[in-house]
Amino acid sequence: MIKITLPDGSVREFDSSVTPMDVAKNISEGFARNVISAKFNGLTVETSTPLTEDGALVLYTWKDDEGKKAFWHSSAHILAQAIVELYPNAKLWVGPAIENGFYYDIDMGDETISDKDFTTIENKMLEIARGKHDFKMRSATKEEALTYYKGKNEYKVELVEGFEDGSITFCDHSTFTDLCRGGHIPNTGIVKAVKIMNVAGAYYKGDENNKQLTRIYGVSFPKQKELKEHLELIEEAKKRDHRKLGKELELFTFSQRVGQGLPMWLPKGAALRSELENFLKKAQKKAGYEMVISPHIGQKELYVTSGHYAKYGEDSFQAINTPKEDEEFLLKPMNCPHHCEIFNYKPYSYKDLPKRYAEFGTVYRYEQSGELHGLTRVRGFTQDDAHIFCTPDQLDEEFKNVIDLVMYVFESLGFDNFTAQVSLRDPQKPEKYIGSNENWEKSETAILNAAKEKGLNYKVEYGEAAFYGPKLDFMVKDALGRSWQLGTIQVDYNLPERFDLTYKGSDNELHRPVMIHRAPFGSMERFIAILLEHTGGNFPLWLTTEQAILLPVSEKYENYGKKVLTLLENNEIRAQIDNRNETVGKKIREAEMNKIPFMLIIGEQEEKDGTVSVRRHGAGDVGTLTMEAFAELVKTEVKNSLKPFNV
RNA sequence: GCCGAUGUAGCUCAGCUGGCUAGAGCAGCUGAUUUGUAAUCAGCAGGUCGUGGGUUCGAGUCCCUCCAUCGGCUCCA
Repeated sequence: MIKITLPDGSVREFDSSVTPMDVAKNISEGFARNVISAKFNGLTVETSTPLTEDGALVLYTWKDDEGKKAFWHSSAHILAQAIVELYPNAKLWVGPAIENGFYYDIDMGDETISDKDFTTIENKMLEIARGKHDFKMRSATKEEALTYYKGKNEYKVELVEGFEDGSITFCDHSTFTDLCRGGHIPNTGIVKAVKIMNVAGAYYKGDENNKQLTRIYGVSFPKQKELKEHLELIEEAKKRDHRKLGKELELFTFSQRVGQGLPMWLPKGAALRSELENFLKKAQKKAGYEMVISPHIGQKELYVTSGHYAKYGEDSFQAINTPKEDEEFLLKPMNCPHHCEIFNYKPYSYKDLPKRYAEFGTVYRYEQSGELHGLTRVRGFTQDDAHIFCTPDQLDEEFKNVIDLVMYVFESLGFDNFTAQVSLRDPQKPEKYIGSNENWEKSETAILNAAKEKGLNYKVEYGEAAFYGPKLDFMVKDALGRSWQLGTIQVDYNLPERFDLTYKGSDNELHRPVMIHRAPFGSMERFIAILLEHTGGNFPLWLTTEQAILLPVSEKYENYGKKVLTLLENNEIRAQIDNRNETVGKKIREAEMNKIPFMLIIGEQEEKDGTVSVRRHGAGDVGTLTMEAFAELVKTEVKNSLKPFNV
């Protein structure tokens, strides 16, 4: 007899070699029908794996993340079988479950797969699924595995060679066999709906020097209806795409003539951007920052000194021509070296520190063409940059203050769904980084301590640090669930050394300051892009550039409109008037599509009473108010939605 | 940069397997209408079909080059 402990704490006794599915059936037949995967003592097992000892068992259904993982991992097997049957020369690499589905990386040999082939693949997969083939795990020796793949699939051979003998397992279903760790649904029949989403190239082992394999992305569901809903959700998300909204709301544009990845801000977008800048400037002033301005180019030597040239010289806009042949300039790819030189303009004492230099600095980077993406990845962008130069014992305090500022920015704009990521060195690749181990350790400790003390819920990622120091990054997802880095805070002991930055200490000796790089938005471009996707273009009232629009019923009320407009302007409410010779219905429709929060209809009655008829975006008619009462309403709402930054 | 796809008026799209002067709605312009909570009516104008080349009697449609865009990979100071 063995004792199986369930998640609710209850313990049930079974004969030895009971399977998770037996336990599920013991709980209830109905529940068992939904169980698709299991974990025993923390390890993923098949629902058919005999349990031979006491332990804790968790059973998963489609509703659990673990259940979905098993479902999609199993679907990847079905995809692989379909591919091998349709393309006998295809060589499989690996096929994991991902956040929304699964993929399989395959060397297709001379064949290519394009979206025209998707239906054929889907039908093949469904045919396999309908066969209700059981997924069966089996152990194999290293030699057996090698014999199986040798001469047939060099990728799997390499994979097997990396494994320890005794730990190798295969999974069989139908006529198909794949090397696999396990974690499947009971049989293929549970998969009722599949969709191949797209194909892409993916470098073998993620290294661009290797051959590019074909990656086929798919998603599958236990019900056709769920697939339909999933696809509808994606369609909905596409409506919030910042590129679409940016065009519709006339915020920004690109031009082939100007060049790839070089956004141009239209009047409405520029107004929005400067509102955001003012918001941050206000908070930064309170936090003791001083604004500086630096030029858009710098001599090559500047970046050689900083170390950026060696690392990113090739990815910069280089060789700005001058009449002199031996002069070489770079278009500024970052602001730090300039700010170091600003710090260097006069000797400082420890009493002057910290110095906090802030700049909305526009920088240019030659990003790979395939990497460009709307406003989130561009070649010219403006960082809300600042560099804090402080003494080593001020570092912790300063770092924590920056976290407060970033949190204030995120809160004010409604980004409550961010991920904090501590980005550290890749211990395997020390050649990627500059500076002494000692300084790196100091920096990494400082960041981890600050993050802990501030109670941030963070995860640690190795290999994500900048080449000069570790970072605390704030990641936010776009409409389609892709993660983007917005805010970033970085500790740097290296640039102060390279630029020989010093201050006079209380001991009358020269000391090296520590530098914090930080950008709460990250860049204006990316921040506004993600903000657009999160709000769907409905910006917070305090931020939106047109808070209200006056819609006179006819031209007769133009004068009254001007009177209302003046009152609103005096109350610092941003409003416009639509005096066109159009019907009210049409003016309302356009104002709604432009996502203007308040529409104020004025006609005979309003003029007589000194009122405005208020319509709220998305909510319809909300009644009539005196113009003063309306101004008060807006002011109160702005005040409530934007709290001041308290240092 | 690499893999795959796309590119028709300012915008959203139609144009079947190559065949008359390339269509529609919205936006624009002109005129009428002076309007009460998501599109007033009529008329007009607007495109060397992303670029350059090729195949063909004939190319928006087929092939190649380049450019741009989209989905991934790699990269992201």
